Amino acid sequence: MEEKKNATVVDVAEAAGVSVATVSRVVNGNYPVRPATRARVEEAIRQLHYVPNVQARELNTRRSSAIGVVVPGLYNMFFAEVIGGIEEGVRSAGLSLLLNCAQNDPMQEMDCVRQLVTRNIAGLIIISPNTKDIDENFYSSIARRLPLVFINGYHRVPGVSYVANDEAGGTRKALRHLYEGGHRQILFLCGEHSDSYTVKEEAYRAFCEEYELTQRIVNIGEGNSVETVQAAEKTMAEELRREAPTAILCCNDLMASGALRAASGAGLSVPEDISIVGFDNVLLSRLIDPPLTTVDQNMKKLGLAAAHVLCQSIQGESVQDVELENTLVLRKTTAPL
Amino acid sequence: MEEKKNATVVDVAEAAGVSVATVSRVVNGNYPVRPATRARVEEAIRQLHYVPNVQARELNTRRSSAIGVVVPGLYNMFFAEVIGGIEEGVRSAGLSLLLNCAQNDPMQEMDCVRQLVTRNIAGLIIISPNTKDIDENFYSSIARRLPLVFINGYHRVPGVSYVANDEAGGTRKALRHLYEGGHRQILFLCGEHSDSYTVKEEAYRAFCEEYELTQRIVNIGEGNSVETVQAAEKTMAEELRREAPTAILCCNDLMASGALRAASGAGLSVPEDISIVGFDNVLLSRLIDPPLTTVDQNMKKLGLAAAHVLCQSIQGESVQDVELENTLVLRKTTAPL
DNA sequence: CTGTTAGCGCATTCAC
DNA sequence: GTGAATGCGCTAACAG
Repeated sequence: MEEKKNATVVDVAEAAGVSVATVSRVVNGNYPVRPATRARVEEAIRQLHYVPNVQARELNTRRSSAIGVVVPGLYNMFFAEVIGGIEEGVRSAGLSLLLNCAQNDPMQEMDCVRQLVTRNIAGLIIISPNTKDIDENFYSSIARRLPLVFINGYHRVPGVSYVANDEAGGTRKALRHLYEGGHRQILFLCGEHSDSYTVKEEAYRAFCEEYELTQRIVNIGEGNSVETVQAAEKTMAEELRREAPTAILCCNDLMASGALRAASGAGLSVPEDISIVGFDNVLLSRLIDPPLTTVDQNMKKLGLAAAHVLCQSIQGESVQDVELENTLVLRKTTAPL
Repeated sequence: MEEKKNATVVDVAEAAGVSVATVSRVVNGNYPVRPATRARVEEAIRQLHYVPNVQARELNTRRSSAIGVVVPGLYNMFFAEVIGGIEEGVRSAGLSLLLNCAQNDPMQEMDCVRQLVTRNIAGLIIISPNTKDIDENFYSSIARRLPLVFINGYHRVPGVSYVANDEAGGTRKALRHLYEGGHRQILFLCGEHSDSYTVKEEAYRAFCEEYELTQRIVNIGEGNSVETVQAAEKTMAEELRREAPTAILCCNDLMASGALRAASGAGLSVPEDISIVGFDNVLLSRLIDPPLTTVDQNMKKLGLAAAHVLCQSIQGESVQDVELENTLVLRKTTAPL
């Protein structure tokens, strides 16, 4: 690999017969420059394939044009779709996106954040932060350094902005739908290491108490990995053998897909024998058979909103938290008893 | 937001009563420092919450610790899974990952690359580059500036490293499987704007000529978007109405999923009336009904390999292209005639 | 082992 | 409008 040293402002200045200051001015277009000289500089830039050095510029201006995004993993399309929204919003604002995957591990989540902060990013978005398993002060100290946005995060941390779905509300909608269909034995299927599960679980408990239903909560462990569907299927197969409920509410569509398979495996037909509701409304939910009744989580909107809030916050503007409504998407996995 | 000016080496040096050089040395651990002074410096770092400024360091060393990844989009899990592999490989090497989505658009693909190059990245990975629609010289001029790796790219560009599946081989395996099952009317379902489709199409044409089969190629347009499944379903519905083949080979699992739905919609049962083969082996392919026979594309391996090749290349080591074998995963959507 | 110093490439005063 | 000079925070010689 040949060491083609990149051209600098100095080279351009020499080639154009002007000073470095002038080059800087035409590059940034923030000060008046005589058209003739501007043309000369632009020509020199083209000749030399000059590309401004971001590190130097950012060192000088003490700004950064990159933001960080930390995500538990990419095996659940939920995250991919949210990232898609963030990327779109952020790139159109001229910022770049540094992506880190925490592999569903709170410790790695912290590592990712630290690595990102070291990179001197302008702001940070955490998708489904695992604040339960992370030291209280960790995120608040981060938020003191730079704008921080949580997507679907529930543990309130001072200085952090929140962009979220009303997941508790979504949970209630799903439960009410089942309840109105006559279901009284509703199993709640969740995973570990995500505040989202906790929020939904609390909504489930509250609903059960209000309507005097027996609570039955099953945890499959990791809820966003490659093995999630299998794990959900295996766990639910055992549960169904023990005693089948009339309905299952799942914390995401991956789990729901597993539950669906477990039901088929147990000889139960969906929705005749048992109803199943998912959460997220990822592409998958439309494609499995029967298509899944699920709670839509506005992934794209979530990403765009988070990008918007972060950009505002970076520009020093005051921002407001945003809460989107979850809507129940009725498909073919639920029916009245 | 309060302007807490970050501590610098100078601050740390003062606090610890040493020189900036010493601070730099304990931070980087590349020169011997007396334990006692090291302790003092580390204490000062902790007190001041000192975090080294990456821009300054990279400006000075003329290195960069970020790499870029350009991907057509995130709606096809293929890309998400490849990115997962890259992220893992790259982060363990201490590098950060800048992600850009080209929205399945060659022009945006070029824009993304330009934006990334401006950021002075250490290297660049392009997943499924759209070299057909991009100026010949574009990528070769990029490759002159920095290490460039194509994942599943087929247009040879000097200076670029290649990490790819043998997709032509995979296509042949799939076709042979169908042929041996007695299929003679095999429809080829592809999309546009991806060299991957072209490679597979050529393999299909060659196979058909060799075995004297009638060629039937259907293009659904965009093959990696949210609407891909629908588009495939719609297009195939029309095709099936016209004349049903005995088998369909699809360029990815999304299309295959759409084809499957079209078949059901047309009253054809799979695999009894018609066989369908996908490509990629994304999670989805296992979850739809019936589970899809497909060609595995080693997404995780692909990502890890690309990260490895890029890291080597960045360190100035010579690298070799890698080609992984596609394997046919037999599930329930194919059967002998 | 440790301190002093000279840039890295650029934006920005301040003169002219 | 334009040029000269300064410093952003850090690393890497070079001296001691």
